[in-house]
Amino acid sequence: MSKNKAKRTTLQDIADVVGMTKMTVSRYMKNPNLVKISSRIEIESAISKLGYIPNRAPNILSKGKSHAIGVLFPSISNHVFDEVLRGIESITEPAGYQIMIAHYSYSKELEEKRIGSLLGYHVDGLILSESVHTANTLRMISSSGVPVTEIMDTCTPPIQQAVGFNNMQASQKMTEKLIQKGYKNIAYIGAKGDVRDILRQRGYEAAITEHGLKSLIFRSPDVSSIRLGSEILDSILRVHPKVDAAICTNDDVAMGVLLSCKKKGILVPDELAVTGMHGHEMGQLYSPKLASVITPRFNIGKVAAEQLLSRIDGVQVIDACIDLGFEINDGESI
Amino acid sequence: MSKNKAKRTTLQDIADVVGMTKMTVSRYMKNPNLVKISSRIEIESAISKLGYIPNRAPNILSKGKSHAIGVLFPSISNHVFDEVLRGIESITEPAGYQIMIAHYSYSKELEEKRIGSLLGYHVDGLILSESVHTANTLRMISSSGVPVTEIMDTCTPPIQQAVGFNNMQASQKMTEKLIQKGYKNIAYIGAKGDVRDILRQRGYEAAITEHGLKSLIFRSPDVSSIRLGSEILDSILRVHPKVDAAICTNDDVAMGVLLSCKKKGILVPDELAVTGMHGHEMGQLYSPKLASVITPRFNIGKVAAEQLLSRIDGVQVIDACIDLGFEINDGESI
DNA sequence: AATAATTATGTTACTGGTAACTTATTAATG
DNA sequence: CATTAATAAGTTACCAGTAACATAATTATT
Repeated sequence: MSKNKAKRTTLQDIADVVGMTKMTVSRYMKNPNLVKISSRIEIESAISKLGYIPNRAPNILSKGKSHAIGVLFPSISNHVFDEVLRGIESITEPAGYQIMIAHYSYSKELEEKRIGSLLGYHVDGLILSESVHTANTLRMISSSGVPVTEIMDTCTPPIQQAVGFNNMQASQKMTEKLIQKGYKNIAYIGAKGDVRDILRQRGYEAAITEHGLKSLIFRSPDVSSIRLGSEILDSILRVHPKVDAAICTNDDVAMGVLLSCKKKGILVPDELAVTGMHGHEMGQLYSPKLASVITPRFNIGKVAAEQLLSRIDGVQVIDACIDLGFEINDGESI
Repeated sequence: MSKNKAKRTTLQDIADVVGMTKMTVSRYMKNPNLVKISSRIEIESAISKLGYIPNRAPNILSKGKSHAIGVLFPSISNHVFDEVLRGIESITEPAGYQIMIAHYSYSKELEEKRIGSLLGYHVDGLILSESVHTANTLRMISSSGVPVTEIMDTCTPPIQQAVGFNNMQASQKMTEKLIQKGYKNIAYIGAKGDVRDILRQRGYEAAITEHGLKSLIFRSPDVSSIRLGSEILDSILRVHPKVDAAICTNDDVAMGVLLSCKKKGILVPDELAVTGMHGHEMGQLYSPKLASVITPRFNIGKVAAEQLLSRIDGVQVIDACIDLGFEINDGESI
């Protein structure tokens, strides 16, 4: 009953058992065809007896390559990123890359910390969900020489490359749609979050200003959630009882507003129009179906990963900014 | 304009600049007080000039410790795990441990692959969300000697330690509550997923059998989602038009059922009672408020991480099974 | 059978941080 | 001032793979 101080099986341990050098065993691991069939069988059985787990550390140390990609999300509770991750993995999985997910609660400082940590593990590339970073983050990225792809937005000039859609334009189009439909007192509801929220607000403002309307902006210091949306409606109606439409920064907030409307007996869209962003399942199945900007989330992840992997392989950046577009779904809430 | 072939700054590079050995620089990194003040200043300025990123690989190689914890979730789109992750991080973050999240789409084989990969990076501990694993997974865990904590359920004997609640009991209690309220044709709705779903079904069956009722079980081969819940209700009503209550494996499915009821004009709970599991925001804000089992998700993550870290530090397992309980919230849907 | 070609295996060196030890320098004490 | 104590910095070795090269064993070819 020895303490489990027994260190992990190494190639040398296997080599000792079969009376070869670890180099032969190493070859067997990479490509069994490089080893004589009789040796192959011996090595095989030794491995299954000792239970070898490949150790990536030596290679990371000597080659500086980990075959891992760092993926940073602001929050894993934001449903937007499920699909993005699936898109990323549709590429990295068959390519044999391991994904390291980290999240930073919408804090640039935490993002910096996470990136530092991931670089310490020698990730071969980074996918970031943000387009604004600390000076130190930029320095680390540049000095590490690691390829970086920023996802979600295409408005800000990227560090190296960005894949996403135009958040400002999406919001502007949605606002214009409401204006065309005759809404006059359109509010924008933002939350604590990322630059994208601010960009969406700008799009809203651009449309509002262009049509000579008055902008009504409500921003919460809290992270977006259904609860936030349901709670903020009260204060909006208190300040501006005449509001007839609410453009929400995302579907969570919009759903909160919808639920709150139902409780208060406010008719949607007759008394209040509501719009969201991203086209999540919940809003699409709710009645009235939530008007939302349908975004190419899976594709954003897929294209970002494709680009990143090809750059890891040394291909130069061709399109610094890849815009995958968006689509507006009217639903029944406007 | 040299190619970015320039390899990363090492402690030796810094040492060369300031004319010391890398050992002194290493000491400075760990504890600047071990270095003379004048040297400290030189090193500091050299670092800020060269931009050093600590490299974890040498330590992982020589000490076999990475200061990283592997966390496996079946799916990152399952909202249950947001809170669990927050709980985990509330402990690992201040302790200076990096989290590596991986997910396996409810596949035991993918779980095995992910665990192998994480062990290749020498994670110091693992948090698993499942209680059934492949034989190879168990072998890898045992031969790696890494501490493992399984979370969410306490019904199955753990590999080493489990932290969670009793899924079977939770579902049984909920079913009994419905029986007490007079429901007679209670259906169970399951989805593709984990053992926990099966355990919940067993709890349901236990209660149903005990009270001499007939069990009506509907299982989908698809992963649980709001859409699944909204689609499955049709087929249930077709087969069993007299169903008066639906116990759903989780809140997503339950929400789908609720939305579908609304569209069909089925009154909840008068014509159909609906229950979920976990007490998510959405169901709690919906009207009628969804009856659900409120589970200690944050605490599960917190306690699991506490236990794991103390075991990494060599403390022996005291409670192999830590049951954190649950609470039933009646809501307005039963 | 002798030589060339192929296949199989061994040797050496390297990666970068740090524990453990030794040596050098400075400060403290009788 | 000499000796001891404390502080600062240097030396060496190690971790586990594998690239690059060297050597040995086997097979093919003339």
